[in-house]
Amino acid sequence: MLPETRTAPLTTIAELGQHEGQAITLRCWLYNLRSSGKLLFPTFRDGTGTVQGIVPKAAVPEQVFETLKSLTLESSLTVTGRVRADVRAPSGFEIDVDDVNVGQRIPEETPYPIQLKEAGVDFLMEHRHLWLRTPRQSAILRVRATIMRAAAEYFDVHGYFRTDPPILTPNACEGTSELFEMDYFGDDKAYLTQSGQLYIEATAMALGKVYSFGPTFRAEKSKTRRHLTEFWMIEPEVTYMDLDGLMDLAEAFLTHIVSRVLETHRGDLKVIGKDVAKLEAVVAPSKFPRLTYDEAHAMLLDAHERGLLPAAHVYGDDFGSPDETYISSQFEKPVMVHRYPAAVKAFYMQPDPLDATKALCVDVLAPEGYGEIIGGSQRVDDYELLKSRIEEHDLPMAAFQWYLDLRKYGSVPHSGFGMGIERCVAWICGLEHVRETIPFPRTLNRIYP
RNA sequence: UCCUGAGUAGCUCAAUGGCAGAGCAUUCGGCUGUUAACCGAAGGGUUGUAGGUUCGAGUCCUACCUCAGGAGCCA
Repeated sequence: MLPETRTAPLTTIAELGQHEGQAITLRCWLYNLRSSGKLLFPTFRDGTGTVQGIVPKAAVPEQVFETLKSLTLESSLTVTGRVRADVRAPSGFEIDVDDVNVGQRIPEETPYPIQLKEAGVDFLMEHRHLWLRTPRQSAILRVRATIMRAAAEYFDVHGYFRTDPPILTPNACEGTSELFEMDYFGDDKAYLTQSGQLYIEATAMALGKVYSFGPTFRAEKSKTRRHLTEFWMIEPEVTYMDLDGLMDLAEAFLTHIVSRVLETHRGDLKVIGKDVAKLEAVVAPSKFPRLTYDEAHAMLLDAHERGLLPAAHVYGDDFGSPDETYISSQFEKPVMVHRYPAAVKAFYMQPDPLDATKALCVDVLAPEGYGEIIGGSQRVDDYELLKSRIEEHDLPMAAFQWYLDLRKYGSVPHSGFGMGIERCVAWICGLEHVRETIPFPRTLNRIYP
């Protein structure tokens, strides 16, 4: 079945350091090929990294040299050779190639479309299925995988039960966002979920501490570097937790994720071009800054007076993107802004007992202008208040009967938040655009490939 | 939905209203330490689409299409 006849132990490029001086086998692709007369410098990639091989014409059989010399980029092959440390190599190691076995050779007539040189966004997105193979994109996906694992891991080890809400829903969860609508057996409409929050409030009442982790859909025609129409969200929901407890949770949660990334992805972060010091500052032993909405508002007014913001923030309004960018740029750590005016927030948020015009909510703004990565709140737990909120927001009461039931039968204070995975990945990796944070991004103008 | 910008070779981009060009990629040749290698040569075009102005349009005008950046909204 497999084409090669192995003569040396199989390993990966990431683990070459454990095989210095030894003969090894790599299953890989030809990433690049340079030559200097009777010397070939093929670069191999295998999904864990890249490494350069050296092939002197005099050191290998004629057939091996000629095969590699005329091999096309991204052709698949198996390489046997010896690992040698070399200061000239970016990764510290090179392969003295002994033999190669080509799996599939790409014909010259249909060369691999993605070049090592620069390419435009449209072209790369059109070839996303191949773009993923480049070192930078591969590194991002590896970091994403760790972020997702660390996020779930945090809740798993702290006694949370994963309870996944439905993806097909009968109505808008929050009554605000544009939803993707679909026919549901003729008589009914179904909508793709924009949040599992309302459902996990129910599972929290059953299990205490729960979380959900899955895809989320927004049909808003947002066209910015921060938006996808399909993205992944992880949402904890906890009974008997107030807003302060929720902020503590968000802080511990984010610190865990960043710590895990720093543990195992320093090489990837270097490939991506992220300044690791900025992540180390996040996990340094001090608290995340916490600002009330009023304090953040004052900060924005001051910035406007000093000419740092073009528009003066209007008290009572939500913060715009430039506002969030400014606030977050003032801190090295994620900043938590809490107690927004209730009027600009969702109907289910508990009013602040000290000021009923404010909601017990928190937005966590990532550093470096990445904007809101977490939004959460303490939920309304009083039946009558929630009912009147639903009426005030012109939401269909019938659709929310089950949600009201949660306040009818043994209601307790509870809180939760949602974190968008892609914005978190964009922040941790230092990316310009969330479209690079997910294997196949869905955006306003793109659903291919 | 609104504002702004861009569509020219497979890719990245040039081209006063006057012969359609370069680099990379591909092919051929050269080079024993290259790092997006380099040097020489060849092939490669319905200039997004449809109209219009002009002796002449890649270039000017109109409409449309596609994409990008931003706003609003959001994670």
